[in-house]
Amino acid sequence: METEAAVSFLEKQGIKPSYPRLRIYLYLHERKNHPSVDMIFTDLSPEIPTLSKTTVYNTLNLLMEKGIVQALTIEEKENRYDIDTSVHTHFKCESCGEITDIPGEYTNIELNLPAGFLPRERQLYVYGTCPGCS
Amino acid sequence: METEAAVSFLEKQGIKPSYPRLRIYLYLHERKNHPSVDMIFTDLSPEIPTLSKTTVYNTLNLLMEKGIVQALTIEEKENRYDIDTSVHTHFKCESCGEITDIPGEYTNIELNLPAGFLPRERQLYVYGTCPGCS
DNA sequence: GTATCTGCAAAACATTTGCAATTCT
DNA sequence: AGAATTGCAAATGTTTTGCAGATAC
Repeated sequence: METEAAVSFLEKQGIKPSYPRLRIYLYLHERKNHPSVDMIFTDLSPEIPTLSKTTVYNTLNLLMEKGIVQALTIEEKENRYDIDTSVHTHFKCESCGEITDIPGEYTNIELNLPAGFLPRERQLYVYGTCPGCS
Repeated sequence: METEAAVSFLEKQGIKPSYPRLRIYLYLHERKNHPSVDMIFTDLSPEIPTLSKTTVYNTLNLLMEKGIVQALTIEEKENRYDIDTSVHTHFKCESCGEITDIPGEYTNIELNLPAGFLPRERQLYVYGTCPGCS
C-alpha cells in the first residue's frame, strides 16, 4: 500500500494521519505479521528515533476503537495486533513462535449455542507445528 | 469431589497433595468457574489465612505441567484456568464478564489446515451476551 | 536430617496514566 | 493562539524469581 492511499484511508476513518500513526498503520499493512507492541516499536525505532512505546500503544488503541485493527490473545503474556479483521483462524507455531493466518475456507465452524447466548465475535486459535518446523 | 478422591488423584499424578494444593485443586473442581489467580486467592484466603499468591501461581503452573489444568487467554489482561481439558468452547459475556463452558456438541469445527500445519491443540473463544444479560 | 514446599519481598514485564513539551493549523 | 499529539516518567497490574523459614517424610 502506498503512502497516499494510507493517508486518505486514515482521514476517511476520522484519524489524523500523523507521521507515527501513518508508519504504524503501514507497518501493520505491509508485514501482516501479528506483532506485539514491542515488535512494532523495535522495528520502527531505528527509522523513527523519537518514537515512543506510548505512541505505539496510543495508536493501536485508536485503531482498535475505529475497528481497523483487532487484538489477539493468542499469546499468554502480551497482546498481538491484526489489521485483518475478517473472519479467519490463527495458527501459532509452538516451535518458531510464528503466527499465521489461516483463511476462512480452511475452517468451517458451526455454532449452535444454547438458547440465549448471542455471539458477537469469535476467535479460533490453533497451536501446533508449522510447515517450516515440521 | 471428596477430599479422599482428590488426594489419591493428585498422588497418582505425582503431585504431593499439600494442603494448599489440595484446596486449590478442589476449588477448581467444585466451582468450575474459570478463575483468575486473584479470584482463587481472594476466595480461599479467608479459609487459608497463610495462603500466598505465589503458592497459587506455583500450584497452577504445576497442574499445567502435569496436563491437569489448561490456561485460557480469553481475557486480555489476565490468564484464566480451566480444569476441564476436554474439547469445548468458551463463551465470554461482555456484559457480566462470566465465562461459560459450551459443550462440544454445540460447536462443530472442521479444520482443514494447509499442508504442513500440524495442530496439537485449539481454543475457540466466543464473545457476546449470555442468557442472563440478554 | 534432608528434600520439598511455602510465602515474603523484590524483580521483571506489559499496559495505562498524568502531564509538560511539541507540533499542526 | 488553540487544539491535538507526542513522549517521558511514574503508576498499575500480572507473573516470575530469589531466598529464608517452615513443613514433611
